[in-house]
Amino acid sequence: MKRDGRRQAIMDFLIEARAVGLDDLADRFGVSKMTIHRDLDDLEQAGLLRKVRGGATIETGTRFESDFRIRELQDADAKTRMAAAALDLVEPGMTVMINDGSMAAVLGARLPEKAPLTVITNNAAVIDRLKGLPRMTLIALGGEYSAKFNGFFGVVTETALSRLRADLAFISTPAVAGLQAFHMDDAAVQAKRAMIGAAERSVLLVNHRRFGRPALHLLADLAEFDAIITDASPSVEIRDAIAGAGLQVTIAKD
Amino acid sequence: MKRDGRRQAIMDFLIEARAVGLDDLADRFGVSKMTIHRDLDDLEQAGLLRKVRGGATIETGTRFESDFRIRELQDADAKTRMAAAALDLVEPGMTVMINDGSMAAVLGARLPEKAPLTVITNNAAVIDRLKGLPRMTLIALGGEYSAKFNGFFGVVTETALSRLRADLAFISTPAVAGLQAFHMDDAAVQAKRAMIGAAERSVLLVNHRRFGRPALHLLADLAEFDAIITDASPSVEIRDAIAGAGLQVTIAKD
DNA sequence: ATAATTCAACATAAATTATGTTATTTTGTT
DNA sequence: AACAAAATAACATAATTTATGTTGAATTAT
Repeated sequence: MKRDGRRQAIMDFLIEARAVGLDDLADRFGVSKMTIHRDLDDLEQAGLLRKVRGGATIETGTRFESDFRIRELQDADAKTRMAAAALDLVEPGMTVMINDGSMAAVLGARLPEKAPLTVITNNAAVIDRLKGLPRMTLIALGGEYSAKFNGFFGVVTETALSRLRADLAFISTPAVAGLQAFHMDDAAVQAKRAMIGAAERSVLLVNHRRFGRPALHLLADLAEFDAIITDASPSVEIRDAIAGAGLQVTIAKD
Repeated sequence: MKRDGRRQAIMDFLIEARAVGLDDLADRFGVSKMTIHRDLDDLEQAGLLRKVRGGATIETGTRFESDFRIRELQDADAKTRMAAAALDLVEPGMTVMINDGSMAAVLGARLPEKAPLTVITNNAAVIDRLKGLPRMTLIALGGEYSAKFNGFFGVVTETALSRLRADLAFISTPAVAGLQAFHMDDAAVQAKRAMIGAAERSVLLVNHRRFGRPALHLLADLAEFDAIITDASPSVEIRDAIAGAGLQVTIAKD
């Protein structure tokens, strides 16, 4: 196992256990304590954990999600599958909006397959990935940079969106409860809402584990979306509730 | 001499000579032809030159400047000095605007030295460099990405600027003729003008070789700027003309 | 047709990065 | 204050990556 794999594994473990001892990690991976020290230093530097005497912790705090760099590491496979399903809705020549988040970044990275395309986004990862590519028109939304979400937000973003139109908006959400989508950050909600308003059709992307979890701010009713994409079937009750409301959920398979 | 130095030297030579032979380069740098092949392949990939049988060429075309990646390589030393001079005008706590261009990118990279700072920019290189840095508030302007200028332009950019204010705007220009600054691209002119309008004070950055060269679009009268920074003294007539108009030019020295 | 050039594939060298070891400093506990 | 555990710094070595060179086959221009 190489360095990055080990660091990923440290994070995976930490996300579950919330705290871990340094000796324990050195043992588990069969490397010296010094190497673990360096791993933890770098991960702390990246804002992924907090070093404490003898080990490291990750504070989940009141929010059930923290930094975007942690989320990047989670459920990569689910994201890949959902991105593929989302991509099926994109046709060459369209104008598509992509919001913030690592799910959206995975999708953004594959958009060139459907070129020519106009892409409107406040997602820094997507901007980086798409800029300069042939046959792709990239419109960045601007706004104040948020390191937490690796995107741009605020009045600048919303004003820009008020003047733009798209065929399709891909909106990701970390929480769905009942027949509504939620988000923990108000600025992100504003941007997402503005995107929904500026797009002909909107598609919601949500990990199946995020069903049944509310968050602070209401993002939108599920009925506002023209399609909902997830990676696996949510629990029966939730499925029934959604089906009862006449909404269609696409489950992305391999 | 290492790889990057050699490639830089190839570009330097090519910018002068417009064409060069492969054997010639292999000789000059004392490396194999295969290495030169690889250099030229990569430089061509980056859009910096065109490979032809037996060597490479660079077409200057009708415009006196081509792609931003070429400009990046030119006059690095002058840019460093001008950036240092510009930095003297920045105080912690300010809100500063930085426009597109490689000169501005060099300045942008050094802005963290004056943190805390709010930076407003449409320059992709500056955005990349500054995002996520502590004590730096980064406001990206958004707009349509231009690979040619490595920045964001258009109505989105200008609308954003119409709602923002800054203490100081750094504007770079590739051409000054008489007592006016020019630019070859209209979209860039619009963005720069909007920045000047949104800033308390504006500073013009111009390479001394760019005096006496007009370009298609008028950017602004020199009198609109509160300071003009260049890297070396322009010719006597030009200096006299500027001094005669009561304008102050700062020459950035080592 | 042939001579030069390009390209692909592999081998080697150089540089970079990751890891381990040891010694020293810092921190927490008593 | 004294001690033990942990963290850090400095250096050495190992592993990996990147750059370069060599060879030979494929391509191109004349």
